[in-house]
Amino acid sequence: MEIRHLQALITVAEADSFADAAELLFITPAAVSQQIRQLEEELDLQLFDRSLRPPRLNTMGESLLERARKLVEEFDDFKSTATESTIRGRLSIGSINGITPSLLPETLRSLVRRYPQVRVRIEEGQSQILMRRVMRKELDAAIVSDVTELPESMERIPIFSEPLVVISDLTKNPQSWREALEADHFIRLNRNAGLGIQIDKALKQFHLNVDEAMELDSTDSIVQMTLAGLGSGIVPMGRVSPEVARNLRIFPFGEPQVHRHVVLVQRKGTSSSELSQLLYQELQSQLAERT
Amino acid sequence: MEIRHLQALITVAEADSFADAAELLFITPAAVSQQIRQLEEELDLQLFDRSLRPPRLNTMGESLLERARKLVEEFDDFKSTATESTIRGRLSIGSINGITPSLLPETLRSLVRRYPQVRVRIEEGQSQILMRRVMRKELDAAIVSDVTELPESMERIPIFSEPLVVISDLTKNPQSWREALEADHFIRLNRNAGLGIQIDKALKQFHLNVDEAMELDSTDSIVQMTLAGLGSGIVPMGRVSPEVARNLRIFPFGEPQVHRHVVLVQRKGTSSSELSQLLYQELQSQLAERT
DNA sequence: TCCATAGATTAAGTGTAGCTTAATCTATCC
DNA sequence: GGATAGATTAAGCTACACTTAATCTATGGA
Repeated sequence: MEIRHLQALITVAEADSFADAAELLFITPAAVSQQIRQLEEELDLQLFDRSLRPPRLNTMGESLLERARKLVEEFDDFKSTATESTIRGRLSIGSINGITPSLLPETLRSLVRRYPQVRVRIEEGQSQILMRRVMRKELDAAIVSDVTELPESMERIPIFSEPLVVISDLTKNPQSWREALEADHFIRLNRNAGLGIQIDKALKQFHLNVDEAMELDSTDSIVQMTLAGLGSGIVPMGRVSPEVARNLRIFPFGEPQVHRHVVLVQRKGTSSSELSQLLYQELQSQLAERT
Repeated sequence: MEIRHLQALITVAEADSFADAAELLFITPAAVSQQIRQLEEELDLQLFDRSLRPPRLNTMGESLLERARKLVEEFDDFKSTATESTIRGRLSIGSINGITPSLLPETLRSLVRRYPQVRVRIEEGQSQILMRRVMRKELDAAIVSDVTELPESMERIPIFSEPLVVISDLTKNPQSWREALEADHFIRLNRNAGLGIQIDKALKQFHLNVDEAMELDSTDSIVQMTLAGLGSGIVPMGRVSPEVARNLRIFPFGEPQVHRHVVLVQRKGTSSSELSQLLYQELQSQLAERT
């Protein structure tokens, strides 16, 4: 049994359902169910009345809930105060693979130059996992792609949006984005990357029949594969440099064109929210410079 | 970061060294080092003065230690009181694979018959892992094989000992246990099972040169393999039934003969120690009946 | 009363975290 | 100035947390 189990209990209690709690925690309902079961097994007592369909906390559960809340709160306190007592201003941020090298280095450099007492740690990963870590207070904020629905307790600040494009190599000669996608093999982005999910949805929405030939982890590799003539793909416009663009056929993806939205996500009322505010400003001025 | 990390911190502080803490926690020094490093990384502060050889807690570490202690204590409280508030008398015990089916069913049956309010949960596994779980208060006690050195905070109660024997099949005709082992392939027990380690040590001590042909997880499978003529092995006497014994050559292992000791292990001053006391008594009377 | 649906559970599969092993490094002690 | 004990690091492996997919079970509507 670990803190995570108590957090699950608390979240389920607040969400009034396993499914909703799962969404809040950025895991699947099955995972929540398992965590609660483990908790019940280790304590050897029923916490929920399973005869009701969204299982409801029973008396035992209610009474434990209070104590669990207190414990988790103290635990969180421990983490935050331990950190803040030393270095004033410390920021752990997550960032999805791909945009880190293009966006963050300059931003952080100027942030640190302007506020030398601020220390930053970056962690890369996939949107969903980063979100989970923000929720668990393991990160202060995360730069993620296109979170469809955000729990009440979190907020999102848009950073930038870029259009998605269909790319295919010069040997083919499609007349439209549809044809480019349907007439060739399709090179798709990993289906558990945020952007990969978004593209999936869009494809369904447009009723496209694609022949999935490959599944890759990064947009850059998709560009490379397309260049090599192995199929067509969908990537954010920004990922295609001008030189590369000359060797590809490029169509806007979707009608109207689909965009990926890169946002900064954080918990509401984070104690370090002033800091992520600074980060956000820095990001903005950084982006302004580029255009 | 989870409770486990704070437990590591506390243990290191108490043991005054990573290595000793590792022993107390039943994990390797490397694992302790990693846990502490993770803690330091997540909090982003140094907790130890690494310029000293057994690294010593620095001021920061000292001050956190207090809070960590409090937190872990409350966490443990949560577990134990949550449990005890409902069913008076609950016992979670671990038991090494192999002896569970032979020893526990009868014992627990009569224990429960005598004290119907007592509830028992059994968990199987390897000695080392069970020990770890006892240490982490995830189990009240464990029936394990031959723990060489036990930390100060735990105690051991012998249950029974049985001699180890060398077995080989009837087609061979060795004149001694040495010959039985050295002239044939050797079928060894998994090297991370408690008994496997003990046998290893004994082999070294006797300067035996064996030709390890197989590594198996259970003593029963070793007996089966030997019957099939695939090599010789070392098993506890009790694992060889009379019928099977007729089809094997059996020698006492070692001079003097090596014994495996099965013991009940628990933390000192466990609140449920009265319960494991009951269990122990039951085990004893059970064993008495058998002889 | 029965079916349809939403939501929880379970079993099986997968990936990653956490541990181990082995090699390397570094204080302390003789 | 080695030699040793103990910590760290890297690589490998195992166990576990989470996912996926299938199943089960309350509730709400016809």
